Amino acid sequence: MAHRDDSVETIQQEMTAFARRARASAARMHPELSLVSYTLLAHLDDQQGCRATDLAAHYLLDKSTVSRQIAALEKLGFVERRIDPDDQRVQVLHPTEQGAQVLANVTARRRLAFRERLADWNEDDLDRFATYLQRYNAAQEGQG
Amino acid sequence: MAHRDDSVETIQQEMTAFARRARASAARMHPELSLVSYTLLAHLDDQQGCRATDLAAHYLLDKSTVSRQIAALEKLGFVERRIDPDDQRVQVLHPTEQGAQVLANVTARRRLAFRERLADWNEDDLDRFATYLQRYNAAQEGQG
DNA sequence: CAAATCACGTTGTACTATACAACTAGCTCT
DNA sequence: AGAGCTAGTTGTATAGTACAACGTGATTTG
Repeated sequence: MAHRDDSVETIQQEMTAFARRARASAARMHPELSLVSYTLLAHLDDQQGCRATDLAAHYLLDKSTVSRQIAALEKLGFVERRIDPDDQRVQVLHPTEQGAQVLANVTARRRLAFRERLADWNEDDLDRFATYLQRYNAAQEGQG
Repeated sequence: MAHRDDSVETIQQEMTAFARRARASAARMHPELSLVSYTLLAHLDDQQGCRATDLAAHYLLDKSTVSRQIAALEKLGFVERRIDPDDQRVQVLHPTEQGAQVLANVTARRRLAFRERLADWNEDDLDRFATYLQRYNAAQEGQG
């Protein structure tokens, strides 16, 4: 059991260290799109549009937070709202042309950065690491 | 190369997803000590005391940020300052009794949470995951 | 040695992300 | 038609952060 606990301890420490740095480093890398804006916009792109409520549920954010984030993205011209004709309350959110463009740029740069960081990993290790992360995060869904 | 890129993409997505959630979930789990306060206090404990400047350098934070974090921790009675007799400018920071106690509590609860989340992983997987995270983070040191 | 420079930390100011509560407006169901 | 639910906004407050300006003590240098 000792070894097991050591591994858990390390995982805890490393995940914590990573989380601590992520936001600031994302901000430095992509001043034009914060980590949160990025993930929201990416989700819209990925889902082909969705509601603010869906974003809030998916990212465990308050609806007011999402409302303001979306307002900011709209002001930047990266997101547009389409009122659902069947329910006037609902705004279906979509990336604009420009939003999709910026998203693609940031995504490309992020991918490049990750690729560089992982350049000296062999394929098996990459594959396993990816699988572990998915497994770890999947277990978190729904409760942090 | 296709498979390789898929893995990199997944790693990027999963790390991003994790980072997005970490702060909020830490705050929910440990309202008495934020993720940042926790890591600063843990570093002091681990290093047997250090300077504000060292914390700033290590965590890539502005010195003003560290100054305020430490002021808050001091106000809570979790940290004390000891002026370096050889250099009056320098304050060597240490956890107090109470700070060490709170730190130990939070650490124990964090450890427990991680242990539960990873309960159904076998030892080899845990070990490899821990190693991968260390390797990944080590490559980041010094530049986000 | 005196002046310039550097290092450490604090304070003023501003901004972002966030939550919670109160609210408006639209939908649903009895 | 009225009660209650849902979607989203706005007011208010807080935490974390950066940058710039500053004070003070240490170091270097002309």
